[in-house]
Amino acid sequence: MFATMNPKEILNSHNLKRTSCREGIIEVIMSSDKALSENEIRDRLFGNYDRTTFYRSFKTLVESSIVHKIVVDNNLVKYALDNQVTHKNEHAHFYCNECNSVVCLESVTIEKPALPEGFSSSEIDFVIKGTCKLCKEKAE
Amino acid sequence: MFATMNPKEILNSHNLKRTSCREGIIEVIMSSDKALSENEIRDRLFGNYDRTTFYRSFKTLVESSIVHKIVVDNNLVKYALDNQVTHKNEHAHFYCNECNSVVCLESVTIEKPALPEGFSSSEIDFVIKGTCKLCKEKAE
DNA sequence: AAAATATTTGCAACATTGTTGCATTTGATA
DNA sequence: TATCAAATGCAACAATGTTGCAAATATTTT
Repeated sequence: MFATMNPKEILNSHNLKRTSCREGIIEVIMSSDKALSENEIRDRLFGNYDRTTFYRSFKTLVESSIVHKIVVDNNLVKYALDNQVTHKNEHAHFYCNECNSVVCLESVTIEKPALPEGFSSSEIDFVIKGTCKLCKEKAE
Repeated sequence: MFATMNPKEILNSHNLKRTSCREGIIEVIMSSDKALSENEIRDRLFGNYDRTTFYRSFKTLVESSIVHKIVVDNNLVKYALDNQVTHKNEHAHFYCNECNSVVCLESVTIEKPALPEGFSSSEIDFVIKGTCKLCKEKAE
């Protein structure tokens, strides 16, 4: 879906105004193979935006399912594009304790587990923490 | 392991000083069938403790694996007893969107997924969000 | 192309949470 | 009971979450 679209088109297709902040955020996230934190995105962005604007932009983009939020810890949140072409509906995320990077593990799909009687699920958050390939190689 | 121990014994067995704050926190968590937030624990506690003390107490208890921290969202953290009798090493957690409660799903064990070549995992965070049994029944 | 409108932005302000240093108090131990 | 190491409370500050509102901007209508 998003694979061939640019930020403008993505915003249009969700009936969102094409503001430079939103376009910039999408652009930066698209160009990264890793999930990025709010600060990482700000640093890579051209314009300078108010914290509030950022806050609300993310809220909007998450609500529209353009990006998804990955909560690694209560004080570490990263964002990745919700690319419905490459991303399975439910996929796992990997957090590297060494380099603090987060990647979507497209290959690790999540099967809805059997819940106790009477429970129903709408969303699954799956974060695997450990050491990534690069950091392991460095350690050798 | 903890099932038959009281807070004092738990602290002793971990070589931690038995302070009233720590004992209280463990007591409150033990007496609840749900995971509790810092505020929920404070409200159920007798003594009045400084926020800093609370903060450091939780840190200590988590580091000693007496309680475990469940990060539902970046602004919703709950704590549960790390009862090694009933808790499998890796189990899933359930967050109810309606009543905001969190329970450990002992029955839902997590199988270590096959990671991409070169990755290794040390911890898995698995939070299932949805509607719990009670809230579903209420809705009918 | 300009005006009307609806939305977004930036600012100020404040709440909540995370965190540290340090003096005082407390728990464990000799 | 005295000693010592550790925990607590306080002050202070950083980071993040959140709202209201006036000014700026994007989109729609004329």
